[in-house]
Amino acid sequence: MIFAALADPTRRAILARLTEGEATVGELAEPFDISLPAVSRHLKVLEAAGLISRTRSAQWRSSRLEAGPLREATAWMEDYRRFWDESFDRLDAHLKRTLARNEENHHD
Amino acid sequence: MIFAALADPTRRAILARLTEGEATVGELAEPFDISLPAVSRHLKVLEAAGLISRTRSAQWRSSRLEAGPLREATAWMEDYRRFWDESFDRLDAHLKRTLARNEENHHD
DNA sequence: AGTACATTTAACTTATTGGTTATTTAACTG
DNA sequence: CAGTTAAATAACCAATAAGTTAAATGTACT
Repeated sequence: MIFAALADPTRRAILARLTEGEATVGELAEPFDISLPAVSRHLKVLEAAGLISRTRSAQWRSSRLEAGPLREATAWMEDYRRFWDESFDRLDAHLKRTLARNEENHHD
Repeated sequence: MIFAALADPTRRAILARLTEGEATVGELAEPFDISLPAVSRHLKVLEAAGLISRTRSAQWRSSRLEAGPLREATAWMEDYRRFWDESFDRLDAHLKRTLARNEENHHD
């Protein structure tokens, strides 16, 4: 559920905005060129994923970032860390070989 | 793109399987109750996201885990770490309060 | 050359997603 | 209480995703 919530760029932008503090739906919608209901539904998705919580006060609903699911997501990715180090090593080796070959060829 | 690729549970299971080493499409498909073409397309999505690379040899295509994009994804999430600590603190405080209240009520 | 095998591509179906506008809900305000 | 404001919901539409079966591709085997 969390990855699906993060898959949309508008939702990621909303999360980024919320790092600066709570905001109302209207405020969150402002930078985007989409309708308010569209934003409202993005917020619903984020809330369902546990990435935001909302409080109502008068006619404003304030959204607040809840990063817990991100912690879980990184925990899941941790299992792959050893592989990305390895991938990097392989990439690194590859780049070095390529570079060396270039040096040989047109040794200017 | 990476988050969308990770959003599907079948694809995450495929990645998990690949931590045990390279595998052919048939081998990857085996644990799932879906058709081979379906698996083939999941692999295409993973490849497009840079999460696997593939080598052809005879009639088998072997898939290998490429964890680089996961590194980038965690890097992106790093920006939110301060918030999840904070969320945790808040959750923790909440749990402690709740626990204390329970202790009071039915102090068994 | 002909067949078998592993995989991909094509064509199609169904469900989900992300957007729209119009309507409804809820709370404040004069 | 009527009107305004903020947001959510409803009803709808187009695009995408995930699955299917059937056909095509590419390589190996005899």
